[in-house]
Amino acid sequence: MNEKISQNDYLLIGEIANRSGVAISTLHFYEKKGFISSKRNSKNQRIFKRGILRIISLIKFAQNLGFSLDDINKNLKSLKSKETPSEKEWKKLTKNWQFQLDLRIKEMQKLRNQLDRCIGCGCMSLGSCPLRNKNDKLSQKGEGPLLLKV
Amino acid sequence: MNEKISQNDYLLIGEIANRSGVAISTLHFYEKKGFISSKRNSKNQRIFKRGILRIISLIKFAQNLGFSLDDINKNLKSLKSKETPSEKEWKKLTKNWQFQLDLRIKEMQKLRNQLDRCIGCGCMSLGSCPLRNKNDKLSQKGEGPLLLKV
DNA sequence: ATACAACCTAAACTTAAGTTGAGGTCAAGA
DNA sequence: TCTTGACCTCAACTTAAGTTTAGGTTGTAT
Repeated sequence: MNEKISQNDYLLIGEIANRSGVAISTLHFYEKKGFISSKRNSKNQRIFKRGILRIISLIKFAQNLGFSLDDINKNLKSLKSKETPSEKEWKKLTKNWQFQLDLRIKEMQKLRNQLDRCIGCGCMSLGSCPLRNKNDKLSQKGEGPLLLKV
Repeated sequence: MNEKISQNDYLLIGEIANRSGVAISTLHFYEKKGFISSKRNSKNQRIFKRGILRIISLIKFAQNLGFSLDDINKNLKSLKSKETPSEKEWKKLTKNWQFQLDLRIKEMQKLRNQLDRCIGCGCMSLGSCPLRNKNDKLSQKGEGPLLLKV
């Protein structure tokens, strides 16, 4: 129905939603927050460049890694300035993600090991049990809470 | 000041807060939610059994592992029935935590590996990039969102 | 002519895990 | 006596990441 516009490098929001699997209301929300942007056609409908699909993919992937939208947006800004991320910037981004993931995996393994040492001890008494040791708290990493899908 | 009561196996909320590092308002909140319980003294002040400190430790530790309070509460119910968790129950709990942690670590490593394979490819095109593959999404694990401190 | 689909807006609602604020009691100390 | 500290209650507020609702437009199909 709106094939002409769609073929013409621009996509309506319904198509973006279908192709990306992200709800229209979410796209509205992302736009309001400045994570994505659009122009309007003569009917005041949002029209998106095809490249927006890659941006949405990036957002969803980084969310799966546990990054907050605000974190993601900071990373995204450098990418969005160019139409297509340069290989250099893409590498920077993925390297950063890897680093964050590695950190998180290490923290998890640390907890895992503590749990191992503590099994059966039934301790958890304040101050003495390593599980309660402040230095072992993930919260000490100072990066604020992240929403992780598990 | 309230030393007599405190020495007497019961602690006032301020002491619990100090010893556990958990804010009084949070303890109120936990009580309202049924995660912990208390009696009252003649001044209508909450008095907590000393063992509550272990419960709070458990809650905070499990939160660090990424469990939601509701999840934790389910696990806690079996422990709270007894005054002191039996070794058997404690083992069950820690084994469960280990299992969950192992799962999460595996998922993270999977993402990490995907990132490795994708570095420099600049793909992320829908359908083709493994990062976008539905089967690889953590969200497919169907355990709902968890709040992780990182 | 009228229904229907696809879009639009603005505002309110949702959940989790608390925090903040306003107002009140009680006992001890200066 | 008056203040101060430690406690109490209840309600409203906070943040993140959306979702839901209610009402409005436009274009096509029957």
